[in-house]
Amino acid sequence: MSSSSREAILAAARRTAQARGYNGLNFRDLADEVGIKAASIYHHFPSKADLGAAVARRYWEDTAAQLEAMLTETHDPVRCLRRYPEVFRKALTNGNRMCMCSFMAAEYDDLPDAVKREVQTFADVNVAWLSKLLSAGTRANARKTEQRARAIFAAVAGAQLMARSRSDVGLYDSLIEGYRTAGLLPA
Amino acid sequence: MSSSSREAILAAARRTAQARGYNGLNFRDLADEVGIKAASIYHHFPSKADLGAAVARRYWEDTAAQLEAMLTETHDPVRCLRRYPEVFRKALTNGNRMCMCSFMAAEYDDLPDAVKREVQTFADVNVAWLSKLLSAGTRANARKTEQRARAIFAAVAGAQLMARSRSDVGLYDSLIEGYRTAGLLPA
DNA sequence: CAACGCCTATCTATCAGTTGGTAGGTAACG
DNA sequence: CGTTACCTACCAACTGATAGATAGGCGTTG
Repeated sequence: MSSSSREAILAAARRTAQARGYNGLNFRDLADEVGIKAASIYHHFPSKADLGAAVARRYWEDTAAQLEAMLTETHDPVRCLRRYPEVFRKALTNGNRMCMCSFMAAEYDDLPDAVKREVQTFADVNVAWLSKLLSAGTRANARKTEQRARAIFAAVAGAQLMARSRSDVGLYDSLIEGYRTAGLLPA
Repeated sequence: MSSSSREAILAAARRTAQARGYNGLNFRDLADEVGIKAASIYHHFPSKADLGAAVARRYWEDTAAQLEAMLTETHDPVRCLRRYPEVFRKALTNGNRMCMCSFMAAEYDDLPDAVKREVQTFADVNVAWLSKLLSAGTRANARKTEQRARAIFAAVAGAQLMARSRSDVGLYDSLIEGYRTAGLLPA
């Protein structure tokens, strides 16, 4: 089939990148997982940088869709905001993985420019969604709202990172609860 | 001199690990930076895993000393707590680097066990210090105090990670300000 | 004192494994 | 015939690691 291999490569690369980052991606293991030969990947992606950028782009597109779905499903902005940490929780319960773009933020120095751009877009997407929710109903200072949105995004990413280093989803839940108690997230 | 090479290796490895992680460490570049040959590193460290563990251990030891120094310098617990983000800020102003143990938390799956242990100890050291400050004066629930300490640590690490991905210390400052506004950190 | 053995610190040379990437061929399909 | 999708075979660069040599310093012993 025309694009099933391409999609399979993207899916496998995503899984790997969420566990071992951009540097952890390699063509041989990727090809094995998909069931083709390493050289065949070049038929779908001209270079590792292009593959990385495509994977990161698809990642934020999927996340954006997921967030929008959550919004249509849970109309109340506050309830929706409360559910936000669920998105990052999933990666942990899926083999102690983490947000691909958090990993790549760490790998920043080694990232091709095209990948860097997608990683930043992931953050933008999250912050924009959070800002929308935070400003819903109240007409608060736009700058302050975005600051809050960014703080929530960064804090949740940090919680995921710490929980991963202990392979402990319970720690993640406790950290999120701590954010609620402190007032960063709605209780 | 007996240990000057060993110390130079540790220092260079630390700088690299804060920018490119454990996987970003390699014996040739490290040796070049120190001014010796790659094979000579094996005289001081039996393997890369041992080197990594030694670097991470030294890292949390230094951080612990730095935090203790801050405590004797700034007696007031609240003022001291307010200054905590300075520690993570330094890495960003030092060539857009980041906390070595945050990077290694991302690399968790690829880390030798000995390195994993040191990474976790780094978090323990930070949380213990924060807990001490948070409980000073008030006799609050110990569990709640530690939960708050962990939340602060994770949030600050997340802020550093996000700021790094934009090479923007100003963003870090803004995120910390956001944490203060939200009530996670003392204003 | 001098010869000797030994330790420390470093070197050269090399290895096997892995990496991203390339050249060029093959087979199916419309 | 041309396009798509894949293959085999290969390469240069880089990786952690090892073997074995060298040179200087230090203490012991004849």
